[in-house]
Amino acid sequence: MSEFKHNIFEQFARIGKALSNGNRLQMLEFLAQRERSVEELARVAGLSVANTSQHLQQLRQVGLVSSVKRGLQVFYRVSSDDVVELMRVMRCVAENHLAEVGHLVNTFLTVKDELEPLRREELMQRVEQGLVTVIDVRPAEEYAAGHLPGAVNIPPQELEQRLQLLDAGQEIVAYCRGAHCVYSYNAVQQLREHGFSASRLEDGFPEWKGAGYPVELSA
Amino acid sequence: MSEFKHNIFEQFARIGKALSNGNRLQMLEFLAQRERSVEELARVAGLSVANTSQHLQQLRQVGLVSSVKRGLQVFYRVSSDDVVELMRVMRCVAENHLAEVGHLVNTFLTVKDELEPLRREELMQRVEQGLVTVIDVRPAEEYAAGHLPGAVNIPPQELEQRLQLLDAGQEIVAYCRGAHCVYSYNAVQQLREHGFSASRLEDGFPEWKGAGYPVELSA
DNA sequence: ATTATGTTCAATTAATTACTTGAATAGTTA
DNA sequence: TAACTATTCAAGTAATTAATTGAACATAAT
Repeated sequence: MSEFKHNIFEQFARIGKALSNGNRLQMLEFLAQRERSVEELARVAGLSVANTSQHLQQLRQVGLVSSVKRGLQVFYRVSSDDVVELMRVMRCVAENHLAEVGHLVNTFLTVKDELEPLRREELMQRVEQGLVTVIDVRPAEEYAAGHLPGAVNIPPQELEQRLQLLDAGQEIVAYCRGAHCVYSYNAVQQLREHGFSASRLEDGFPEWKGAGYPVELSA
Repeated sequence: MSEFKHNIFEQFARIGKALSNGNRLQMLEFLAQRERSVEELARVAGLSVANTSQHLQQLRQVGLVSSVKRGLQVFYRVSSDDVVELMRVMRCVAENHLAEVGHLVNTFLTVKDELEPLRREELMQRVEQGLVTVIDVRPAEEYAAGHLPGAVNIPPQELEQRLQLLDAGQEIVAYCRGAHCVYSYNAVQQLREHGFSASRLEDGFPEWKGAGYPVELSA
């Protein structure tokens, strides 16, 4: 095998290596929502700070994340939209080819009377026509860092008490961090149990943004 | 972290693990051209048969390849187009974020007077209008297993002697195994040195097929 | 200057990975 | 049946990886 060929595949493999650890993938999903300091990321990911730092350096070495130092803290973010796209395609392949993923989804993410999730393009149209109420069921700080145009932020634990404020006549679409984030599944189930017409967006905010759809920031 | 969340990222990581080795990625590229027996794959990849077999089993365990036994031999192939798409996106991310890839490309794949490669859609149109001669510079067996409609097969070592048979008045587009396959780069350079107007397709046959464009089989 | 904070580095350990070697298995041919 | 072929399995080795621990470093606050 030629020198070039050997080397180029070794380079591609570096990207694979970076994606070969569950904790790193989870970190990437958190970072795709908004930038985080090492400490914050360690907390949400449930890892030690040193371990988190080392994972982040691996991700940075292959360019999947970038970092900025502000004061005492170092903030990390995904370095571009194609990282989100890579994760999305990987998810897709995993869903199509790993029986275990289907099993996990069926066990933990069941929504009564299965309804197809809404595709991005479809949601965009309905939003423009004012036909839907879009709710963002992520934590407030993630919503603040960017969300779908006109989406209302209702973190999971607040949904119950805010049900009566929702327009019962209009269809509700929920989204969260990504295609396999439990929040939106739970929200849809809860809404349906209360008689709302609710469904999920096919994936989350990072994919929406990455696909070039408009994004809104909190003031 | 919830049980589900932990497990689902571990599953996604299995796909990353499968893609974390240069030899496996090379094997996937070979398999994306056409199915191969273990022995043949071992030969083209320059690995021992036992080692190749083990790599193939890893790929099969996560569903990236599938196998069929015919007689004494076991034939492997990529299990679906989304595997090709995953490789394509990974390549893309590597090219955008790893300086080493750019360096390798510049060192080994330089084509005099850099010309933008042709995008698939563009080539499709020109083919339909009969404006281009498309040449497939892969080995004959790969061409036989599927190629672009109307493409002529000219393996690298035959190009020199078949130059005069090409229409000097028409633009020539070369393609091979993928975006970083040396064959098409070399072919374009060689053609240009002989006064032809030549360029490369942006990537190779697997990506063309995977994107749903028409494919031709040898009789 | 001294102290406190957030991050990274360095050393260690246990687990995993790539590869080799030789044996075992399944299917084919003589 | 026996010999042959292609593939897989099993055992062993060297290298790599994830995670822990505690020290080191940089920056900010006192």
